[in-house]
Amino acid sequence: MLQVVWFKRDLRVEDHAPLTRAASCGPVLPLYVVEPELWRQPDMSARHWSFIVDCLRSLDHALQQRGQGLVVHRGDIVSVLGDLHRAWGRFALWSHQETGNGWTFARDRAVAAWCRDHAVPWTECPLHGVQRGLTQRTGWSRAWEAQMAQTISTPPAQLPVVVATPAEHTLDAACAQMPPVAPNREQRGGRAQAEACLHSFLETRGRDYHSSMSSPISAETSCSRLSPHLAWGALSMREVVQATRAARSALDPAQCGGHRRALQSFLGRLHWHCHFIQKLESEPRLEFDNLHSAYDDLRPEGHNPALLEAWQTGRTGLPFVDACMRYLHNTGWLNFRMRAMLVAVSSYHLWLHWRAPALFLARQFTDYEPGIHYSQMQMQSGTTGINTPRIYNPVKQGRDHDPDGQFIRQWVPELAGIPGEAVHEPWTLSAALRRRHGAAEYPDPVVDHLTAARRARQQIWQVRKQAGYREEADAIQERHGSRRSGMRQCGGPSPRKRASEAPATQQAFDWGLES
DNA sequence: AGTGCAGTTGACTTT
DNA sequence: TAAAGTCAACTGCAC
Repeated sequence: MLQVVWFKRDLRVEDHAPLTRAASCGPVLPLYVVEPELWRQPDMSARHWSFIVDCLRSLDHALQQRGQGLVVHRGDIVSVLGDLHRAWGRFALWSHQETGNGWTFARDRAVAAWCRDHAVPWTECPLHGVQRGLTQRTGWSRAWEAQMAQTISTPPAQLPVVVATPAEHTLDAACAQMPPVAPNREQRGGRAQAEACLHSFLETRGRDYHSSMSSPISAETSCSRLSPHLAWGALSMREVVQATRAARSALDPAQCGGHRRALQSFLGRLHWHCHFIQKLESEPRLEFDNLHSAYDDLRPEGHNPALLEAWQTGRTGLPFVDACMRYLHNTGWLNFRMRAMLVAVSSYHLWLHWRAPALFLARQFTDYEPGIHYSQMQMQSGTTGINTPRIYNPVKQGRDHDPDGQFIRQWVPELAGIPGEAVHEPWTLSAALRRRHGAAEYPDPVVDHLTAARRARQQIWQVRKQAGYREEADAIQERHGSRRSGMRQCGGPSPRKRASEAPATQQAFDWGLES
């Protein structure tokens, strides 16, 4: 029987359990489907497609080398499956489980229904360390560990030729029908790029990971930059975890202690990556609804389009915020801390509901991963009920992470002529002085950030005092909180810790963040 | 040399 | 990987 392997966000042949298992059952038809309806969703953009095309070319090449190239269809997946069924008769379907947006969730249920109706067995293999059908969080880390420790599955060396790909089902044909992609400074996709990225990070770039990840200047090279490769599956999480552990243990603790700690800290983040995707897997509504209902009437959706526009276009008048936003426009990437700051500004200072900013950022991030994205949007907006609201001061962040203002001057050219400290707060200069420095075109701040932060803080803490708030928050903690932090909350006030007893690693710190 | 004091630092609390 | 506020200990300096 024909084995159809449906590639989605797992665009590789290495450590691809569905491909390996399917190949052991019969002749394989590797399938990718360009779904026009998916590309009409408000969280998808040409930036993603551009990266996916790189991945698909690389995947097609790897498959062709094995004998059977990728077959690309365009259309609704259920119709495509129907066409295949008519052409080939009954087949088996293989894929990875997908923790995607609401649209892909509904589409996968339609696929499951079609498979039932046509007696087509559909095997979905777990992706990353995410667990489907999870009923409780206890033991999650142990299960994640077991997933990561599994042997990496070897791709089949040969795939028997099933079909000479007809011209209308080649990758080039699919590309011709999708919008052209403007070249920019984005990362490129594909297996070779992914592997090079992984090795350069483990060997050299990640040496100062811990100290360099916070500033957008150093983060560009010191962060792993693996996120888009993981998001679209050019690398598996297991491959990255195992390679990192191997690289770490190859380092001499006496000579390379700092480097070892950096890689340990990175491993913590890989664990954390899956932890967040798990939240969306377990509770898909968090793409749309506040996790804690007490925040439902706080920030009406759709109000204040002018502020949304200023934030999206990098014209808030807050220099460091605008620099980060424009950098993101250009590169499709931003380090974690600056993403958090952008969201904090939209949610607290501009008091915008997180939905519209979430869709905008999803389109901007090459590495858009729905589970991480929506969990983070809610966390940084203070709507989860289980995280202390973190209201970033955009000027303080600029001073801390761009002390000389070089990042601001590079990405906000209107401010390039402003000397010294004033670049962080150009509104403190007179209009005449700003004009003399060539900054006449740069907008005044859309809000007074200190006043806005104070107001937001009051409103958020007001909500937290409401009757019944704590009960709902506890229930959310039970469903989604990491057990490590949950234990601490349940155990009553923790004994005061001295600095020397504080968590020694970034990993421990990260987990604390999720409490 | 000890005292007073303004300013700084750091740990901790509150929002 | 929040920020602001509080408080106590500390520091440097003038007298």
